[in-house]
Amino acid sequence: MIELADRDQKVLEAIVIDYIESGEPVGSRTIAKRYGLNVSSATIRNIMCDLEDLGLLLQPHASAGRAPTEKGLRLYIDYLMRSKRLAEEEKALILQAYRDGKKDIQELLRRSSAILSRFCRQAGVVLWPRLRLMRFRHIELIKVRQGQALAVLVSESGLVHQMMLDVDEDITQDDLDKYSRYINELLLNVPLGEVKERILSEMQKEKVLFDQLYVRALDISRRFFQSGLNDAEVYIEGRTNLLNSPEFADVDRMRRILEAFEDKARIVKLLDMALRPSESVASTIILGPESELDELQEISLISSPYRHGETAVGVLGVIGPMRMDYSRIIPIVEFTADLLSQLLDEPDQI
Amino acid sequence: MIELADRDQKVLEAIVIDYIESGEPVGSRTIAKRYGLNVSSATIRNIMCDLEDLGLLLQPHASAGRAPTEKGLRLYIDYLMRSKRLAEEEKALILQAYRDGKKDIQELLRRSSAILSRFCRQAGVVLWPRLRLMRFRHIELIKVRQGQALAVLVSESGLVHQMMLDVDEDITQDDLDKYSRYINELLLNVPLGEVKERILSEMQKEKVLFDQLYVRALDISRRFFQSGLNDAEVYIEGRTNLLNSPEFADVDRMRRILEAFEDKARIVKLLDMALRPSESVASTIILGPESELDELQEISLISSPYRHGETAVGVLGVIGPMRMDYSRIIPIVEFTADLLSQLLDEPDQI
DNA sequence: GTTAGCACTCACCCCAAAAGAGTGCTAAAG
DNA sequence: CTTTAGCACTCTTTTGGGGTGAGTGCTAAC
Repeated sequence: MIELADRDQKVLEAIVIDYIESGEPVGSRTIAKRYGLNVSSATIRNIMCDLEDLGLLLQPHASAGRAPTEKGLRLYIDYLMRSKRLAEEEKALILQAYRDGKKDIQELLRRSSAILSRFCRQAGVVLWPRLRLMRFRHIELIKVRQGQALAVLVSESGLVHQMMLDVDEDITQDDLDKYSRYINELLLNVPLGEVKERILSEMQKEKVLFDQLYVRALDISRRFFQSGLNDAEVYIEGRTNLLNSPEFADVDRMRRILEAFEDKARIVKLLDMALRPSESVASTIILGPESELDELQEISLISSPYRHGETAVGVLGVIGPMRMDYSRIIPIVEFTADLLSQLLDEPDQI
Repeated sequence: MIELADRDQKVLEAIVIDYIESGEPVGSRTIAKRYGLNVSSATIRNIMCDLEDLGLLLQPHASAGRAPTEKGLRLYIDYLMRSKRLAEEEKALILQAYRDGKKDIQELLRRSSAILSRFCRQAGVVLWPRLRLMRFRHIELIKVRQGQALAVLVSESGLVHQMMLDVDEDITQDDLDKYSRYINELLLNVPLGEVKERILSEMQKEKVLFDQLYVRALDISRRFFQSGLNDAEVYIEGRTNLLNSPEFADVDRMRRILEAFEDKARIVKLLDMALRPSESVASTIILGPESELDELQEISLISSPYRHGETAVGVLGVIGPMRMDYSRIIPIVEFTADLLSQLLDEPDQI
């Protein structure tokens, strides 16, 4: 990374802080006056010029102040920023928001997203737990009509997932009950990611090979687990908070952003990027251009993985303009991720 | 309703049609030239003046043309408009959109909403079927942890509904299995709206009164059905289509509208209004001010109930600006409602 | 009852001028 | 060699006025 003289760092920091607050390019006088550096504006100007040469600042036009570039923001976030401590009252408020209301997992996830959006005043996002990281708890096969059955899967943590399956015309509910009893026993507590192999290996066994019931049961569940575990759901609440940022006051830009949100697959992709490297890290920040998704150039994600047991199973966070109050939002996101993790494990402790 | 002379009707109709197309107040010359009424613009002006006195038209400012008021639109919709027939190719396209993809009900509902938004170029909305109008099919009780169980309800049509329940600490999964077996037998095919009474009457019975198992099972299910059936879910797709309407080009107005969408409860309320009178009617149109919801003043809903069996169980539609091409959208909404009804009953016919 | 004609009203566009913010450069001071 | 004051310059934003065009209301004639 770029090495900066102490004073240059201070200037960059001041510019970023001011820019985050005001949303407008910052002039040299402002910095000189307000950030106690004890140098004249002319000196600041010289430094600014250097920082611009390094690609950390940008001048929208010749007679404007400077705004940080993505690179400048990145440097600030990685090396200069000090996260604020989250106020105890704020913690209490968040806790309270979790306490009242229903407790099933889906609702918990949605509520997390609402909480994030409310406390950070941006859009809150929560990616469903990766099903493949959860453990099998129960499957129920219900005949809905001739040739079609509904499969309802419940994970050990209480997550419900459903899917319609084509089955043979002559299968009865009784058959399905037998199938599910067998499967439930076979797969209890198996991580859903390993279910497929378990089924395949079971299919090799003697006792199975010649028993219609086993064969059919395994076939159905194989089809279920083949296609059922892929779709990732994501909850997005508080999109309209984005409308409050002056940088999106322009209708056209606004539309582009909101359209990006309509297509959840894109947001999933973004959150996926955040989940991957995060096993060990408390939070990941992706600035627009880093995402390499054209439609998300102008926004940024602050995210944190949440765990079930020991493993990070999903990710939640906040989406907003690149200009966000990172030092305030990061602790909120991390705290929320921690809370959600606890709630998944032992909801009564909260 | 107001009685209008034949020619006056024609003028009103022309104004509405032109306004719907252009989005701008219409002048007298335009009407005289383009709509073959064979009178001069001065005559049109006189008529316009009369219509304005009746509260059917409105002049945004002294030197502008006239736009229809809500009252004018209403009159047009109720008495003057002739719905276009839906082109066969368009029908085929909609059908196709239903054909490919998954088939579970939730997905079907969401897809309906997406289809509506795509073909009408507005926001598509689908209200979940009223659970109380569906029939009981299956319930599964799954112990998730000490003192808490997940109840998963499946309706006869394959709709899945879940809820977390507090249960006694000492209850085992075995107990829960017994409970659900009993409940499943008791309630099979009972309309969910009548389940509560059924449970209460069952509780009176001799054989039940003195059997812990029955008592506990009924107690659990009573609690489930008490609070579980109320929440109405709604799918809204294609909100960003609203951004294309020039009437929402203003950022502030836009924000207000989108904020109204964030709070789903409000949309549910709106759709509920449309569901009530609709048993016999093919479609209901609610213009903004008629909704009496402050935040929805500027938008309007075109909706149609969908059925399961004989009863209207839910409602779907399109939300857009008051200025919509009603004659085109109404048939699309009705067609989609019909299709969804068929899909709920016998998906293979499609 | 209908129409032509005319004066009048606004909204909108365009342009020029003024104001303001902030820079880069230079020369002098430390 | 670094820092600073001073100044000319650049570019955006705001303001205001004149011109244009769409559309009306009213009146008088048909």
